[in-house]
Amino acid sequence: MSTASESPTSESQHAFRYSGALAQEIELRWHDWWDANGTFHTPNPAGPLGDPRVADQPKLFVLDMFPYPSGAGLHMGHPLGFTATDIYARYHRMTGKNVLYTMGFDAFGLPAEQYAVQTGQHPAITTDQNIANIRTQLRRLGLSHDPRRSISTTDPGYYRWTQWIFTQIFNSWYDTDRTTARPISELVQEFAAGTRATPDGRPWAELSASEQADVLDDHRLAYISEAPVNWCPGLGTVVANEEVTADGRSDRGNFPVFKRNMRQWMMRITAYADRLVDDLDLLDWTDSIKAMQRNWIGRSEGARVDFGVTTVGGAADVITVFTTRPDTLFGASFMVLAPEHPLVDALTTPEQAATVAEYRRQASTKSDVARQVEDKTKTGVFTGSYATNPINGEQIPVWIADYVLMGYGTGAIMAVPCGDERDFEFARQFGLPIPAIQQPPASWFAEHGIDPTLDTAAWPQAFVGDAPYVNSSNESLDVNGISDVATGKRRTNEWLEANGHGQATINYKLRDWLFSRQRYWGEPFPVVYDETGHAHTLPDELLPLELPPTDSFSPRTFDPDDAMSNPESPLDRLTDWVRVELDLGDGPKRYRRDTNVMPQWAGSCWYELRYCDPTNEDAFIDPEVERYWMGPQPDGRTGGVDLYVGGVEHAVLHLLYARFWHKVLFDLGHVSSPEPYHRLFNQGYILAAAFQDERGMYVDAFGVEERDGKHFSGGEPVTREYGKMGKSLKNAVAPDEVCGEYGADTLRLYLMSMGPLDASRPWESKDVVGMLRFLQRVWRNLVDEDTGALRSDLPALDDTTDRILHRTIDGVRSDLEGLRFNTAIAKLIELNNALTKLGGCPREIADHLVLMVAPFAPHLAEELWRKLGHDETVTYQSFPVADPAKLVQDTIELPVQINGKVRSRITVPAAADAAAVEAAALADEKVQASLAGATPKKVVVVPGRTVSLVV
RNA sequence: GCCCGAGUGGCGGAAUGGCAGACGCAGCGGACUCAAAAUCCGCCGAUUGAAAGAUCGUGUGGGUUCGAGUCCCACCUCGGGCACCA
Repeated sequence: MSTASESPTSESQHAFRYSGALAQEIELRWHDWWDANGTFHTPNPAGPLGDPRVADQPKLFVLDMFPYPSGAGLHMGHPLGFTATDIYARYHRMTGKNVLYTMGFDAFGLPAEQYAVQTGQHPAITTDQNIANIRTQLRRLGLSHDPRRSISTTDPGYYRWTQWIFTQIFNSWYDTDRTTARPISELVQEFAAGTRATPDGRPWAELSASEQADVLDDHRLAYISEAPVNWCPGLGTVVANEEVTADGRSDRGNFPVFKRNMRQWMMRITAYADRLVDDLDLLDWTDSIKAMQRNWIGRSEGARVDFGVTTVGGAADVITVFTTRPDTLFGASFMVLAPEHPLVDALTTPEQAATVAEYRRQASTKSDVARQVEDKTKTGVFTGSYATNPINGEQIPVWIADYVLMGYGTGAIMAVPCGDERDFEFARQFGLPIPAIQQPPASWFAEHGIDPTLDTAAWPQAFVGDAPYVNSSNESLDVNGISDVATGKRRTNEWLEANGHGQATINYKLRDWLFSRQRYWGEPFPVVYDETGHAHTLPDELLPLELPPTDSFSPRTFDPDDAMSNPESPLDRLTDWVRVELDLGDGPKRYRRDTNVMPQWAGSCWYELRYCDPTNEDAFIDPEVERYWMGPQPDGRTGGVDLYVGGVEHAVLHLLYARFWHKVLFDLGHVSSPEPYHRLFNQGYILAAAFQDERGMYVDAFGVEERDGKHFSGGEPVTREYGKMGKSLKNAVAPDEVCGEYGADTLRLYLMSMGPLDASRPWESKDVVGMLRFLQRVWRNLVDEDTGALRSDLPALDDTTDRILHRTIDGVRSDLEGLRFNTAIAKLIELNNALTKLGGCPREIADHLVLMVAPFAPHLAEELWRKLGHDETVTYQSFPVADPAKLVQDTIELPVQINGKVRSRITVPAAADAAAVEAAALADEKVQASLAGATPKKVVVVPGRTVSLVV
């Protein structure tokens, strides 16, 4: 009779071999135990989850980016980040930290609503189902979340506070003098007291109630504006700048987006532009993420300059431009306005009217993107009018061209063709003058193969950089000869301000945040409008304003290309809900509700705060709890989450919005740290091989065969590429499948061992078994595979093994501190391989081994911990500490280099001084042979490292 | 075009300026077995050599250094972000 063959994953002849099946059995058992014992409940310093014992315990807040509960469940990218944070959290529990670690769901948003529209099932139902499903999957991974702190943004108990924060933002204004947000009531006081002038100078009391409301609305951090917004007919809603891709489409759904003037809610994030840039310096984030945020905010320092013009009607007016190069004002030889600039009509002469009208018509039919992408050949037309260059009085022509964008700066530029490549091209295209105002260095001319000249007709392109100014003086300003741009700018700015022609200023690419969506599945705005159309926020006692139930939750969507369609929010249809009678302090009156909902980003702007105090019904967070988990730290860190792990795709969306909200809450005194996320770590993507057939269609990656390095699917040749694992590339491996075959502990180990956390890495199913084998060996080194009991034949501890143990403890600790999980695992494997060679794990160090494995493979560790005779969970055991005495070696082997090549190795006492090491090296046989009698000219001894001889 | 980041065996990857390739996968050899699987032991960059060894080797070309995968300069390739931003 033949015996069944055995693979590492399958059941074996050994009843207690650590197979996938046994792992599974162990893991499910421990999930129940952890739940039943509340193992991961984390106490607060106060409140319902409070426990006075935590007061003197150091805290650690570990956070994963808020997952969206997709109907497809978890993909492999989730366990990658989640395992990393779980290991970190578990490790730090073992170092005595009080660790806050949980997970909730960012459950509002378009996908749930789109799914609901397809199926006709209310999004609340599908959302709840999806969350339940994902909770099951998370549990399967053995993540040590405090389940009491899990929240969903769609829970009225949560969005009650999202709405409350909105009212805080609405009822605030930004004081640019104090650079802080303040309650709007203080602005009213300043206006009323006359310490702050009203916009038109009239005393505050003389303004009508409606005029007062208008003034306040102009200051609020959340405000309604009629402005160009991104209208996406295919989604039936407007979207934020950050949600529009580089090719002008919605990042959700990939529909065309059009610029339209619409009345929408905005958040005055631009007020915080400076602080959002400057405070990046406080954060432990990667340079690349910081660079992306700086780039998006796009701070540029320059000046506003006024150019006088006379309109066709004869009136005097000014064109204000923004420039980063005020120093080049002497070289401004024409001006260019955006086609939409409000002064274009007034400046267009009758002769040019038809040309200008035609150009503007063409420009208006092109989207922003088409204007930028189509081709870079400059187009434009002359208005017929001239402006006066304030610095030299010259009359310069005013053109319009679509390379000038209305959305940036003032929508008008001064063109300095000799110093700006775009202006240079435009001038060449239309034969406009290019006066030289800098003397480029000889090297610049040499580079372009021409002789030095100030005749720009010979120049192939504009010169940008530091070089002495020429032709740059008037009666009261002379920058000629100055050769650095910084000084030139400073001098010119001083002149502009002294003569009233402009002033130094800072401009940003960042726009205010478009905050309303014409959808159903989001937080309703806690806002009503009175009969004059002014907005009022609902008082606290009327929160939450719950999303009204309806079967008609689908927004009206349009032909994706129908730019002129208009949004219709689903809430508009609920007239009984929209019309409401309320007493807001001045007697019952009729009001109209706001029918927009907030964007999905709202709920994720503050969720980490709610994790701290999830059950608080009196406040969004208790101040004492907030200070404990989020406050500034004794070591000087400014506070916030201690470790935040997630994908890089949120670099300018969530991370910018959340920082903004947090700063408003900070300014208003609701939180104690200026930043929400102190240390940010961006995980890489899980990639996987994907295969395309000859038509370019993706084929199921799991049906592909490899023969002689070529790949075939159903006999047909296919081409291989690597891409982000997912449904669209037909190459997704579900975490559940891997747990089922190998167990969660093996999956966790594999994900962590693939490489550094921040690198993207290709998934290789065949490699997973390596980590099962490792765990299997750990098990076998302690457990009798036939009885399941602790082995009775464990070897005695020897000195060598003891030293390896302590070296491993030391290395694993420092690797975990640095999030180097891959090398930590390698060190554990080395230790375990040494134990295997020894014939098992000596009982004296078994506890150490199990405790070190615990953060990585917690289920296996719990099981072994029991077998070692302990009753408690491993969770709060102390992580082993290396004995420094066992880290030092008695003797060490050093390489000896001769002229940079390793020629020999010598063994010397670890404590040997340089002279002794040198003597030992020179005495070495091979060294002597290599030297062949020569005397080294130089000897470099690096203690503990190397000996280097130079002959 | 501009700004980040990365290029190391067949593959994933490791290496405070100091012995390149830890650890895992794959492969090769051996032990055990009637046999296979599993397990355990060993080998595993290239060229050369019977072997000891020698020479070369971290995208390319220069440089700094006693010594460079690591630092500097230039370039090439790939990935990410921004892109007529005045």
